[in-house]
Amino acid sequence: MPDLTERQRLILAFIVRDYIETAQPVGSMRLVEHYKLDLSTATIRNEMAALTDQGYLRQPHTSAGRVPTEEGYRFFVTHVVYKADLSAPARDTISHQFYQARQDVEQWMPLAASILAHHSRAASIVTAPHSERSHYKHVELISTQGRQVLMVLVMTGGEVSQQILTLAEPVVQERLSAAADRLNQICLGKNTEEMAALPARTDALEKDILTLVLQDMNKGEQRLSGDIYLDGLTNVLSEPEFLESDDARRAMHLFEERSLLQDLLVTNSGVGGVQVLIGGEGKWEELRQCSVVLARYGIPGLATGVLGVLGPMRMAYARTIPTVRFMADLLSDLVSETMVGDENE
Amino acid sequence: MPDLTERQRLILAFIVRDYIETAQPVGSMRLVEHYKLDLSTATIRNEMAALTDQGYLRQPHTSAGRVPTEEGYRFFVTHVVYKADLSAPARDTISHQFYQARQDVEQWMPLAASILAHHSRAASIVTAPHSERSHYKHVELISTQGRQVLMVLVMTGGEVSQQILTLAEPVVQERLSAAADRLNQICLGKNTEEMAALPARTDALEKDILTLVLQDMNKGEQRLSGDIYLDGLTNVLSEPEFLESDDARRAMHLFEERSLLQDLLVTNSGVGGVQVLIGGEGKWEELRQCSVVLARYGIPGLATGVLGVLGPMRMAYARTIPTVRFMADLLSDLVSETMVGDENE
DNA sequence: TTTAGCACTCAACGGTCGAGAGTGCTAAAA
DNA sequence: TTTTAGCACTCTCGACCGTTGAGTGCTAAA
Repeated sequence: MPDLTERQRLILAFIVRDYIETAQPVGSMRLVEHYKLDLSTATIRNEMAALTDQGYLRQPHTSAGRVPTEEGYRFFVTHVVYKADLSAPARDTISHQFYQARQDVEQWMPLAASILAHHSRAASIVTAPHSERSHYKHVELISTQGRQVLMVLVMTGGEVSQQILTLAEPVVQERLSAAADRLNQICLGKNTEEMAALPARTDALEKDILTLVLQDMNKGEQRLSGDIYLDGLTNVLSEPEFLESDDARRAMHLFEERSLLQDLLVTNSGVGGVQVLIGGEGKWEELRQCSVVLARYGIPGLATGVLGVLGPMRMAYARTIPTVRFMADLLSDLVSETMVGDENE
Repeated sequence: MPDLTERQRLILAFIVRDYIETAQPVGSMRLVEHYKLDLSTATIRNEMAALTDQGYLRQPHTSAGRVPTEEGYRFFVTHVVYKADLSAPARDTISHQFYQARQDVEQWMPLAASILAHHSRAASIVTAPHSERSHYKHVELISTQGRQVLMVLVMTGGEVSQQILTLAEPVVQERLSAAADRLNQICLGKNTEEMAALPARTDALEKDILTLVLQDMNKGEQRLSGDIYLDGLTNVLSEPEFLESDDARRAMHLFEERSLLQDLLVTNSGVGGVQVLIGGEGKWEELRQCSVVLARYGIPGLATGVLGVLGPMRMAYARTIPTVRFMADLLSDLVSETMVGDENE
């Protein structure tokens, strides 16, 4: 495929860059003037014709300039901007913003989404880190009304889940606390398998609660990802390509239909690499006009999450890809700092 | 203001209804045919002229039908649909959907948002119930790495908050657990004032943690509302009035800028009533084309939240208002069931 | 291999025109 | 006094131009 001459690559890169910036088809004239090429427009036209033949460019209509095809964007991403690093000032800004909220665990994910959205000027997606294997830390039982009990379950690593239990008969707070205490002693640090292997409890209340705890932990493990945080949806809506068509609406729909979003996120495999989906890659009809930049972060096997950016195909890859990579590293560090305790239990 | 004849009220109601349904200006002809009025088009025209003079209707242009003004919608809302009840089947559907997820506390708010969005076919907003006064239930300290400690704080009522603490020096898990145990004994059921009045702890670690717990509880009390859940944003985007203009984008922006959303939500005062903001009521520039139906739910003084719907001014009030009212009652019940335990502590 | 020159194509813009919808007014009918 | 038929009037909307200008592809010369 890279049967492109050096000059063709250069021209292609210029065209993609210019189109990303202006959203206007770029013509031979503009290219020569703007990028000070030492060639005539006619020569450029010949090269552009060649690039069009090879599928990297297309013309919206006969007398218009050229626009990159998906293939064109793909070339740009893989050969031009993929390995670029984020600029030092940008790195500092992001680190700083993040450092501010270091304490406040509940703000990590929304903040990550917000930063991503702002720096990429597109919509962002972040899933909370999710472990395939949870270890019991603590359960709290809070009597509310009659047979209703609120259960708060904390895992090592700090995930918290809440549930309402309905018991067979009313139980006073004292008995609940006592039952919770005993379970906390027995189960501390155990995973679901180890807990399932525990000898059955003699006390009926404890037995019931243990069953429910196990159920809850299993449900958590079976989910594919943590909670999903979104931000910057309006950034996408204001892009010119979405002004008239309803493609934006369809892309937004993907965001609201969490099950679809799940699908999209699980395609992204290993920690470390940044994956770029251009125009839905044939698989995602709703994303025909969009591109998605995704990365997985965290510690494989222990706890990972996904973060990424969704924008028009004409998105600023040169800024977005390094930002996504940097944010993934940042969150990976955060996860490893928070999770290390797990192994020592 | 209601210097309107019975017939004028009827005609106004028909026009609002028709316009809500079709999004087309409604003319005298259509009115007579569609609603089988025993009058000629000329009579209707006279009445419509009167309604226009009084500010309830307007004409997009000379040769078009009439469209309700904000005043027109307001009349419709207060005099026609305000006290309407939700149909029994709709009530059953919603109750049923809610019952399915009764156990899963974390699903309550997203589910409420989703149900609201679906039934009103517009965008929904739900805030988690929020107490002005939190009572301590339990703290959990989880050592992670070096001087970093993850604190999980549970209030009676089941609110959970997480924070990362950085201690002056590394502390082993055993000491952390012991400190947490002691604090749990001392603070159980106390509110911030009572905890602040406690004699200072001799142990430095316990003292530090108590300070941080208090900080966290205060921060929680000072917030104006709980977490905000949104759904159905695409419903609004697909309304015809937003096809071309960028008013939709501006309304969406309000949704993303949480601080603006807060402003909007706190205007809503007491539990029980449904409040309808039409066209931003002069206060909300971004909502000039939109209407918002809001209600506060919960137990005043103990824990309340807000839920509502945002849609085009042309929204289906007749369905939306009863739905919002019903959902508010439903969530109020839920809160009172979960929170009753508080008073007994 | 590059470039100047030129004919060609096509979207975009602006103006005109007729059709149709819906009105307001007037004068007659109830 | 209220309702209605009749009619002239206004304004949007879509269709149908011709013009303009950007940008091309091709050809033949440098």
